Amino acid sequence: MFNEFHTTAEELIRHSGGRATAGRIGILAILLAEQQAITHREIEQRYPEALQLDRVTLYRALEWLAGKNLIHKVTSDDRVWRYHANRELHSHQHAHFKCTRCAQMICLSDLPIDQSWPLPIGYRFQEIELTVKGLCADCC
Amino acid sequence: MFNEFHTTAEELIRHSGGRATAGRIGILAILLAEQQAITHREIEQRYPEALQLDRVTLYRALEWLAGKNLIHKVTSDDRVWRYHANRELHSHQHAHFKCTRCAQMICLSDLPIDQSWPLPIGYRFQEIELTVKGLCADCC
DNA sequence: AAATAAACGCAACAATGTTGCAGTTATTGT
DNA sequence: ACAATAACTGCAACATTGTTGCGTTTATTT
Ligand SMILES: [Mn+2]
Ligand SMILES: [Mn+2]
Ligand SMILES: [Zn+2]
Ligand SMILES: [Zn+2]
Repeated sequence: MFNEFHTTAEELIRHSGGRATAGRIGILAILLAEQQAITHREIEQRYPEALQLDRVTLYRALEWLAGKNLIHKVTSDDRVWRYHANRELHSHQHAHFKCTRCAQMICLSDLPIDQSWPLPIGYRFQEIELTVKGLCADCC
Repeated sequence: MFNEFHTTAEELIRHSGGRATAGRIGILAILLAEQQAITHREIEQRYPEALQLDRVTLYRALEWLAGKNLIHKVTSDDRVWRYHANRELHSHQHAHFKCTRCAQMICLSDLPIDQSWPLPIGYRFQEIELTVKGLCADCC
């Protein structure tokens, strides 16, 4: 469980000025190793049983990592947050794809969408949230 | 509580080939009277206390109405479904706006977005879900 | 090694939605 | 108008996801 991702994770966390605890490092390492956005539950399953990690601690660590911009969380129609490591390659604003069959969720390319979406008078734009739904390659 | 919306609601329900129960009619009337998409809780509050309506029945009625395409439900980052009557004027695919301060949610115009979003090889497009976030006129 | 703020683990709670089942009711046919 | 019946309802119990309070532990600094 001590691979390249662990090392990177620890570096990133220390660089963010927070305590480098086993939980945070392990969690971020899991997210760095994953290409999809995964749920709290899925992170729990990937986390080695030997080292135990309370679910509340996991929730709090994810919140902390998101606050430090090391990960981002994605909303979904199944009422479950999914988390994904922030990579250089995708900007803050990007679309996501969700498979309607297996629920896998991946990040798509940056949003080529005009930031000034036509809103009613008096409304102020902040951000766009876009999810494309369909079938993934496995489920097609 | 017997206004124009009630009459319309009952007609729509009968036309859909389901039982015209007090609950369904009342619920649809509430949604027809509303311009925003509102939550289960908000519908409950608007429903006259005198006529009582169980929360489970409300959930089931909403599911039924959505299945009959008389209303649509919208996902949100607060893990709460919001419901809105289907009007002729907006197509099946349209964007929504959600105020990040008061959580009000309105329907925006039809999606001028290319239905063929660039997906990885082997992926199949089904639909797009787009929410613009910002401040509504009241909260600006 | 000691001091200390930060993080953790546990238990209890909250919010939203679902399921099973017995009882009720809207509709249909007579 | 009345009876038959499938559709609908109400209740209780449950499931899932996430949050809060608080006493204990730990990573970091001195
Ligand atoms: Mn992403
Ligand atoms: Mn809408
Ligand atoms: Zn899939
Ligand atoms: Zn607002």
